[in-house]
Amino acid sequence: MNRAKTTITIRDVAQAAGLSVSTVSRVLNNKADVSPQTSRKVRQVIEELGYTSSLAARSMRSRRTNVIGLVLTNVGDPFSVQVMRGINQAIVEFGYDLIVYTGGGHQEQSPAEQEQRYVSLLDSSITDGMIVVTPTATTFSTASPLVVVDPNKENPDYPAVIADNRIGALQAMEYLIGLGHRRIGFINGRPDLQSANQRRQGYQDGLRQANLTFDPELVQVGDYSVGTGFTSAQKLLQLSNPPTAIFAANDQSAFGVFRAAQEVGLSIPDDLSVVGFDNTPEAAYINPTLTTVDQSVDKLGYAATEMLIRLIEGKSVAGNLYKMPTQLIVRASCRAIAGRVDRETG
Amino acid sequence: MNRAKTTITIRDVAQAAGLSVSTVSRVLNNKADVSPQTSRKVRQVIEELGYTSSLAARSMRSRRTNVIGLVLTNVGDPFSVQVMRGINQAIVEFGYDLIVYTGGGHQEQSPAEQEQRYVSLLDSSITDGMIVVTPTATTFSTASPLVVVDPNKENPDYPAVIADNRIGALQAMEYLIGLGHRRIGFINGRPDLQSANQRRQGYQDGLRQANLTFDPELVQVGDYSVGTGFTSAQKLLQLSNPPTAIFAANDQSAFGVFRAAQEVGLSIPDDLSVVGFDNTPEAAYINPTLTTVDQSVDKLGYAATEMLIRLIEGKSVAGNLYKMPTQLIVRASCRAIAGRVDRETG
DNA sequence: GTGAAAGCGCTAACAA
DNA sequence: TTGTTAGCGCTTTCAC
Repeated sequence: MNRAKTTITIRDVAQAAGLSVSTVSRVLNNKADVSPQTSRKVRQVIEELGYTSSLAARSMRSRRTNVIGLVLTNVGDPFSVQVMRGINQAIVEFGYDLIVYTGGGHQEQSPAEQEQRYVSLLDSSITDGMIVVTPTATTFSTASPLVVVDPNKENPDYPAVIADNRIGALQAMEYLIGLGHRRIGFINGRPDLQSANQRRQGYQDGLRQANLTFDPELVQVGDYSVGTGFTSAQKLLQLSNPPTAIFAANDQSAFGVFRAAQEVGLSIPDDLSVVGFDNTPEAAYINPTLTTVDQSVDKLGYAATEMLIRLIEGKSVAGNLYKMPTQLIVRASCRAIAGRVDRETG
Repeated sequence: MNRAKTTITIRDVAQAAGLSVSTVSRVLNNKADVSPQTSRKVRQVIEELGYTSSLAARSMRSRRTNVIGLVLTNVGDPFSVQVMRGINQAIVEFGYDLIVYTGGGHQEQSPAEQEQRYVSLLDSSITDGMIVVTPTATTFSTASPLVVVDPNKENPDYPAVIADNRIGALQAMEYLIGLGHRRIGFINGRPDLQSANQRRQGYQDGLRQANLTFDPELVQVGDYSVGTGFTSAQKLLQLSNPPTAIFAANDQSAFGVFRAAQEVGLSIPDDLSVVGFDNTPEAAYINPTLTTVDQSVDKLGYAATEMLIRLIEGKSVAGNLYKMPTQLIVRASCRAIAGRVDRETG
């Protein structure tokens, strides 16, 4: 494995082995009709020369590259990173390679345009199929399979993987209501994503189920970021009749709530209960630890990869939508409301 | 932006515009000698057809792709992710695109082999240059520029970006010793990396500077992971004369120490002081918050990208090694040793 | 200012 | 079993 001054090609290998280029190619692709000696000879030369086939040339010629593409607009987001980890695990198991295209190449483009550009760029150029996470774009130009993680509400036509968000949100609401909370604030996620709408639906269903009236002033529209979580919480806490609990549509927003509470000297969970969604690693670290809805984000990535590979290999997928079950993870960010007895705590 | 059934090529554009393929190519590459009308016409057709040039074909023909490759063996590692964020920021600013090659495509290969495979795969196929983070491999076969973040001790010949680890470790040691600690355990990082060795050097220098004797039983060899941090801490805490403080070579190891302490009912910082290294986002979240040495991990990525781009563009780089200054971030995981008054040596 | 033609490294017919 | 040939989509001489 020495440093080559110049790229060595399949031709160099063929020459060194005294064979034709096509024979070397056959060995490379494990074709059946190559004699063992030839094969051995070729492999040896490849080893000696430190040859690796050019992805560009390979993918230009044949449709299969054994590479899966991942388009990620926001690397800063723990959700995306966690999805990526799940995907990574899957590609290891299935013997694929992964190329991640991370956003931001061209500032003048909108996120949607960037996504579309990346998809076009990777599509059939280099990858056998791709996964797009929480897309802003609603359509993509691609000939190869594409799977979406947490789809936009406008693109239900692509095969997708999503958590059972409504149920998850309902679990969170039942928990808070069970603790005696009646005024529960809600910080919505990116309204263009299905997940956000489903969580909001779960919030409303939770209220209805407990015969609580829906108060629009308790709902703030965020975008799944710490920043909007912070400002939304500020607004909620400044209400003349502020909520005793806040259900944030994801952990990032919940962290924003933590910050807002700290700023006005409110203690969590004593003065304010908080529930998040996602169960990102940070949720278990933060102080107090965050009660949140687990949606197995890495499994989301894993499932998307599995689905995509089936598609690539021409197999059928059971339904166009994979729904991941959710589970409430109770930690330390909530408390039964003061002056209330519900199941008698402490 | 509709879904194309089949990939549209430069030929389709040429045909639709009633021009030759080469003219379209010229427009694509902003060549000078194209008439404004022609250029406008071509761009319009491109827009209409939703054409994107094939990365594969483009990179096969010309050396420049405007894409930077990143090889990341361990996506699970917050350090790597943070480096990636810094790189991402840089590529946005400099107008490049980023492709991340994340490890694990082939289980039968060692990490080093995988790294080498990825480098060869991306090199000159697709990218103009690449960045490798905490490599296990010591040499790479590539014709295009390559920059290493946190180099292996065996490959100082590649341009690299690294923190001033010895100084950073020294800062941590001075702090602990200032708090009165005399028996300070050390959990080493991956011994094949320069960073780990430099931190260990700082540990020893810190002891020497305070006239403390170096006790080999206080040093455990880890690999920068939570797991070895945990087992190393267990060993240290089981010593007949256990340390009152542990300096872990990175935050991940420190988190392992937290877990080990919790398991034996030791309270941090009351019973045991802990210092980490890296200042990953989790360090600010964990309870108690972790005192750690900041090495601006994202800036490490940013600096590596800057360096690489200079190399790609044929400019010179000032020295082959960029050293990032470090800074101790004091949080809540350390305490002055009980019954002791600071500055007293006894 | 534009087109024709060659060729980047590779795979896949088709021959031999 | 192996070699020959064409061509993937693109850029780049070299003509015109």
